[in-house]
Amino acid sequence: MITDFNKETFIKNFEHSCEKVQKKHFKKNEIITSYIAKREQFCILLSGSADLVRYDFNGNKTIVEHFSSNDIFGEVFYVVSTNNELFVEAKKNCDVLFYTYNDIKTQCKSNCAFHNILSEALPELILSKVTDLNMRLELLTKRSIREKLIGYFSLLSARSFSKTFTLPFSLTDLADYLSIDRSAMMRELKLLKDDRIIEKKGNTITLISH
Amino acid sequence: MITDFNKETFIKNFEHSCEKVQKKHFKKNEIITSYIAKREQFCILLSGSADLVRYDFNGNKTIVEHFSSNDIFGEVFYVVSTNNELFVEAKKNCDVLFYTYNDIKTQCKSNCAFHNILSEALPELILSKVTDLNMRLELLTKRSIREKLIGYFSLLSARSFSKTFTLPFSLTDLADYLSIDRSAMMRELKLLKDDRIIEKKGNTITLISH
DNA sequence: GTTTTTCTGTTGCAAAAGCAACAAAAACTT
DNA sequence: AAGTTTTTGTTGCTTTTGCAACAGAAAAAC
Repeated sequence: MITDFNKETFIKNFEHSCEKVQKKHFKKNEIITSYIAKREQFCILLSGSADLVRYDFNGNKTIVEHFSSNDIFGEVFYVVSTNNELFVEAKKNCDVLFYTYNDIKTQCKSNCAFHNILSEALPELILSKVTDLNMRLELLTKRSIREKLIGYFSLLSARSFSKTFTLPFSLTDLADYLSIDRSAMMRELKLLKDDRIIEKKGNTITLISH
Repeated sequence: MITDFNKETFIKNFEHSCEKVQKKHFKKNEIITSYIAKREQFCILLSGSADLVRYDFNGNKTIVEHFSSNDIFGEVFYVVSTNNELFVEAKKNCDVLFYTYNDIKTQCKSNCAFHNILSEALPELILSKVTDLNMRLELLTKRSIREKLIGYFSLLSARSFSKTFTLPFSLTDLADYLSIDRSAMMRELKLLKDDRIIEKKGNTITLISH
């Protein structure tokens, strides 16, 4: 990656350095924000976890993105062409920082450190979002449930530097994330176990190498 | 969109204003570049059309992105986590400008107009890429071939401000773009015609409103 | 202008995935 | 600690999708 910018350090140090920033708390299942073009909202999740979700007219839910601590989100990153509204739902209790995109571009009057650094880091932040999107895209272009599962598990395995890892959400949500039917996914998980490609204890998966 | 930056005008005016920029010509079916992390390549397609493609180990081809005049691409926008290499293939004869990402960030010595404007416009350029990716994601999360087709056709219809439009590539390529089997797609296209949801003459489609 | 290649259109059959429904387990509530 | 809700696991059946194969049309190459 091109970035030498450290999100965690930055957020901790500068979180309170600008008066334009708003910090809000959300309880589980509350809606943090919805994506509407022109709101130009830019958010950082300080703690908790949240999902960006969309419901189509058939009632199918899609988890577009899953956020955990220090992830950034906002409609700035998702200029919408769609009819279906997008929501960010708190999965656990969350603390969230809110800005608007214009604040970032035009700096604030006080010319604070927060805005200076953030505006400089913005291209990298957005690029890291592009990377995530591309990984997601790669999963979704896979042709079978089996390939999607293995692809996603490989990703989690690589990220955690371990053959064993825990899913960041429930199996029900995993199906919505991979855009597949839950029961069909459960069936495939069983086949993957039978074929000794994975081991599974609850939401903890181990990829078996051959 | 946030951008008041006009790609076309910019490219035409400043294309020759920096000596670091390289312009190359490619014939149909030639490989323009491959995506390898750390190359930090940044390209602008001046003329022609090209596809970003990936082949998985089963031989399935995926058209990850389709580029036409003035589109930008490069591995900067696709930081790879994958085993499968990605190629940009010329579909027609192409003219392409090449830079590296660092050149853009750090400016060139001569401090030319090209680099000044490009580095300033970079966040917008990247954001427009994010928008494209999100639209693609929305198509791929659709659960059936029919929904994918209708979704894609609606998009093309909106873009061309018309119920009638021509596909930017062949039906064979469309299947690879939507990650579906070609013959199954052809069958569904026929059903869409039978149900009077679309009309189709070759690669020209009309969405019928009800 | 003829040959070669690619693309379109179609079909029967096989495999995969979705749907619906339910019971058991686990996780939250109060 | 009991009751409620959510999640997991499973299955029979139906629908959708993929695969393979081929013929005709169109486009590209020579």
